[in-house]
Amino acid sequence: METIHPHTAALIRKLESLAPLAPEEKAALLGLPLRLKTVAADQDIVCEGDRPSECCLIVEGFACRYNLTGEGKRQILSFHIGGDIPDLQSLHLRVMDHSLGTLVPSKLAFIQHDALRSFMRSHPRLGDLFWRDTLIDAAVFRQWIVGLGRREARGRIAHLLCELLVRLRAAELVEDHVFGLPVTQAELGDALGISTVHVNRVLQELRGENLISWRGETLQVLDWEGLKQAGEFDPTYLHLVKREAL
Amino acid sequence: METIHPHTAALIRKLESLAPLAPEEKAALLGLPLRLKTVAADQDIVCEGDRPSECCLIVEGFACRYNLTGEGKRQILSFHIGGDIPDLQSLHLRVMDHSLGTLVPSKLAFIQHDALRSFMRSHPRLGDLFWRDTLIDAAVFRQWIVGLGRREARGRIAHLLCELLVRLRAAELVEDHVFGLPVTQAELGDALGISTVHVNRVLQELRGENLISWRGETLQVLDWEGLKQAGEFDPTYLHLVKREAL
DNA sequence: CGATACGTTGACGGAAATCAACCCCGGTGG
DNA sequence: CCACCGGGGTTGATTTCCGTCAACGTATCG
Repeated sequence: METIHPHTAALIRKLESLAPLAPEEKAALLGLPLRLKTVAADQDIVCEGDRPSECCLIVEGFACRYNLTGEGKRQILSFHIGGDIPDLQSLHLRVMDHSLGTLVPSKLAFIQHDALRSFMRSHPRLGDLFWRDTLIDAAVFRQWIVGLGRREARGRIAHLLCELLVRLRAAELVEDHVFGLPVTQAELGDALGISTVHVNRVLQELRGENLISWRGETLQVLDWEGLKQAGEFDPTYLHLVKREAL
Repeated sequence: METIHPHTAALIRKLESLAPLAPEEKAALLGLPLRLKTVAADQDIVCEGDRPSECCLIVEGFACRYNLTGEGKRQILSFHIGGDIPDLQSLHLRVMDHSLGTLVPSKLAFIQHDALRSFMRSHPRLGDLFWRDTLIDAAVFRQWIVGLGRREARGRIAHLLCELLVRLRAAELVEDHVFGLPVTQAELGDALGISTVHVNRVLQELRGENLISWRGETLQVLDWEGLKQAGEFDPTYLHLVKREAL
């Protein structure tokens, strides 16, 4: 098993969207020991109740964190893309209080907690940056709460699409307001606390207003200003350094 | 202005609920330079858009974080009690993406970011513990999302009451399943995405089933098992070390 | 003693859940 | 080759949880 990989490229890009990186910091990141793995769609990476000893970096793909309730309903807590480390919190919280799974076939890279800890000791500035990343994670949760508590279906969907566009653009996965959204309407509903049927109706509404078009797995934002307005979207909470074209 | 205070007692108790502390660590915490302040009820401590240079430790009182939407609706994001540092995230996120305000007259203690940063450099284990605290914060957000997305009013209220009971017990503010809850029904509604009217009805339901009694600012949990069941409450997500009597 | 904040109650309406079809499409296998 | 199947999307009918409106009770306070 190799221990040095170029697969940290996505991670470096992600971290650079949060703060500028010095060349030696990027070099250090390239030295992180990774265990690579390719997984199919709809596979659990970590499960609620697990006590993982490593974190999962998404190199390529699409994943989500979720919780299951008593009646078998699923609540999706967040979506994750290349460069994200969705279970970074496991470094300091022994037990997983939710699960993490893929939505499409994905390339993952696992980093041992020990390796991460000693890495952050030798690079405290990057340690702080990882902390910052988990704090932004929490900020996204807060916005999600606002949506679930105070916005109706239309606003929730619009807001989520705005958020994904901005995050995917930071990951350089958006071309001309078009991006791949490999998510079913049922999954959208599980994320936004809306039934599949209603998700469908609202999407048709948004399409009818020419705010978006969504064919297959390709989503195009036709009216960025209109969509932002529909979702009351303000990207401040994502705390990105590059704020152009928001 | 004094620089050494015994007002860190609440903080120490809080941190001890997350991980055991060594005597020298407690001593170090007592040396944190604090700026004390007493504020009335319903006062903002920090506002959305601010760029604070200090964090706020709640010594005594009750506070909440909240967001206002376009139509002036308020979404409360979390409740905070003695020992909490609700805006710890401002250490690494320059701009506040939400506001923080008191619910009752409270004693606050402000700690300069610089002081906190240098403190954590000299006490890395405590630095990690602060990080852990913000991660638990995020875990609480996740549970709120599950509640807002997947539980109906009854379950949301029950879950919130369970959470408050457990957290207040960790802060040694619960005696015999009785605690002070200085929150109006309107505020409960703003926290749970429910209208005041409906909060009222559900509370009557819970009282009618003899799960709780709530007179004035005193809440008594009459049927702990029943309330936990009503809210599908599992305290794992709070990641407390003392897990007795949950 | 009004004023104000909070709690309570009833009537009505609406956003969205649920139930139940049905369509379309790609895969698979007899 | 085509029948069958399953997942995802679409649509309509019906139900329900909860919001809104509006009124009234109650307690605290200057």
